[in-house]
Amino acid sequence: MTRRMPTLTDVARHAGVSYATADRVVNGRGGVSEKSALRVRRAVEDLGYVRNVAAANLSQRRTYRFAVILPSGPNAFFGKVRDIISQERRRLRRELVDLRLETVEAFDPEALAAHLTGLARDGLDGVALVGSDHPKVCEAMAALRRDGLAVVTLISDVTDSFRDAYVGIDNRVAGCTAGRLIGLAHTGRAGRILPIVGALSARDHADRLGGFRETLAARHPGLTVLPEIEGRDRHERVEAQVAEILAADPGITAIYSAGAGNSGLVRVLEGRAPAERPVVVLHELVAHSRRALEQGLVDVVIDQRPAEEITLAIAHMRAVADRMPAPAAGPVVPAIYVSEN
Amino acid sequence: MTRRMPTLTDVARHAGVSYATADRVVNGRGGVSEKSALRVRRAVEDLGYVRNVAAANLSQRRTYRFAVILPSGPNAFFGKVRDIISQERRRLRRELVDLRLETVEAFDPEALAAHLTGLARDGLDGVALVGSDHPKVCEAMAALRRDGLAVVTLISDVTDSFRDAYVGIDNRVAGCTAGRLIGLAHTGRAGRILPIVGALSARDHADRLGGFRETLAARHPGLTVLPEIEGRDRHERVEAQVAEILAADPGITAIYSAGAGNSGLVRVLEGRAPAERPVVVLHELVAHSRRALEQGLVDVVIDQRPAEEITLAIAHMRAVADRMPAPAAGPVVPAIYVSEN
DNA sequence: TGGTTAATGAAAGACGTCTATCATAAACTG
DNA sequence: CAGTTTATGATAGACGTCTTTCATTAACCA
Repeated sequence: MTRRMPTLTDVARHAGVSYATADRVVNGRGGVSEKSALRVRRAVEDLGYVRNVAAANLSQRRTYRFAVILPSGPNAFFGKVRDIISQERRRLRRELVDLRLETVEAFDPEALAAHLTGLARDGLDGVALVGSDHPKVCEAMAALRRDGLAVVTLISDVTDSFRDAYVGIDNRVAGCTAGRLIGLAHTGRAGRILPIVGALSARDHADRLGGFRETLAARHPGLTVLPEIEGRDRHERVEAQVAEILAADPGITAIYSAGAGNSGLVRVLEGRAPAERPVVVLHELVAHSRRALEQGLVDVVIDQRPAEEITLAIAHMRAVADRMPAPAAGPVVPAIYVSEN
Repeated sequence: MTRRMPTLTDVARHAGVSYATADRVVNGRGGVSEKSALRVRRAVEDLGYVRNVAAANLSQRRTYRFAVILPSGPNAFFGKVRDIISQERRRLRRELVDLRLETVEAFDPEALAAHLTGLARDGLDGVALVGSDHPKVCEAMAALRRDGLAVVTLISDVTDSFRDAYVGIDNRVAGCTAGRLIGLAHTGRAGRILPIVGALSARDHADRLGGFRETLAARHPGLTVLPEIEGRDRHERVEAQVAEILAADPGITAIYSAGAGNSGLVRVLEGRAPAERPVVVLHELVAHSRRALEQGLVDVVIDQRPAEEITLAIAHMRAVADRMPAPAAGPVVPAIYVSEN
């Protein structure tokens, strides 16, 4: 019934070589004639051999050493990610995963690149970082991969060829979703919509805004989308700009915030009567956005579920370290929260 | 730096007993004096010993044998689940998981109970099934657990004490979310809303409808929620009833379908002009609901992501089989799809 | 032909757990 | 006190992989 999985000994026998030779081939140790190597590879194919990672790890008492690099600063979302990581540490340790958390200045690709280059490589197996399309960062990532490290982009992606996997939501689609929800809230009426981003130079923000605009233009031609605000993810800056624009343009019926710094936005909303509050959609469920949701200041929160992202990022780095195919799971699907969580 | 995890040998030494005795204690083989057992348990505590599951499985060449029991019939959602399972089979095998798929008549708790009781117990380690609160089913589940099997409810839950874990969305909250979205679509206008379920006797459907009604009553008092239709998840039945009601009551502005059989609903909608189509929210992304979404016949689909549920169910059954704490992940968060996926 | 190099085989020990067996010691029974 | 339980210790082998060492054989060059 449950037939035994083939072992490397089976492969060796089937190829007509010794265990040692088969081992040399599958672990690329060299010193094997092309003829033997070929026979071993064919035997692997024929038997459908996959190495038993558990046994391999056991034999070497292996531990996986991964680093996660996050932007520093008071950003509530990344604070939450940091919390998640420190909570997971224990559980991870018994799965042989040793996770290191490091930080670099936010919105500073040069610093990130420098950090990557200077990474203590002491036995590190993989790195997860918030992607940036800056050429220096890409080059640093490529260098890491050449050294055999797994490189996973988190939350914001880069060009495919520089990383092993991207773990995060499809930001364009998330923007589209926000657009549709705001469109839905305007069923049978017109409106003026204000978009907010942190910085258009951040790919995730730009993608969201792009999807948002596109959807509204295509499916809700009756709605006007105003030029976006760049809030640099700073709440005081967001607050000031939103307050100003809302005062100047009382006809605004909806706000979509694709970036962070939303506590500033919430403060502006707090000052307004419930009836004349615009429909608000924003990203990331953190302490203050959850409160705003419960108080009815905000209508929808699109959350990218950082806990799952961390888990997935680790799974990907592990797959690379194990020389195994990537885990099946596709892109992360964001959760949509309304006041009932 | 990365200090070694304590092994059972360490525990034995720390407790001042032999390896054999320590092993007898942690694996409950009996024949150990209470005094020694106590010392071993204390040593386990002190050192924070957790057995190395990989090594244990290796030593026994263990494979996990699980069964998933699904309702039979043409229901598109469960068809999708079946597809997912057969696709995952290969990947699972190399993780030592042998998954068996079985079916029983839908909406027939007696048949389910009988099936559970008659399950070939040959080395089965766990069972996942769509929960039912029927007393006979509960009794059968309890019997399985007494025999040491892991029992996981899928999609629809039962009373806590009869299962090891529930894997699925919080159906009440999903209903609330549907309510909020439909509420959002009525910003600034009144409306009449038609709810559809498969059967109120199915706990998941009842929960969804409850959350839905509650949210609309609490937060959108201006909207009228009509009495629900019971469609028994049969598309021809849903089609007939919806067509009839829509003809009799042209003032219906929204439909929430908490159950299956939605291809019937879609057929009714196809016959209507886009402008006078009600707002539609329904559950489960399958071939026909995806098409309806793309064609603009439906506004929102709430999907419980069956692929992730299967993965999680397996993780839970495995944790029980391994005598390990349950995986961290909380309840499954549904994905909300609009026409852009 | 002797000497070097390259390719291969054989085998042992480690990783941590489980199972099994056998020997010893201690605690009971009558 | 002999005889039986009961508790404990010691140890060996298996699981599949990795690493390492040593011996053997074949192929090459000068």
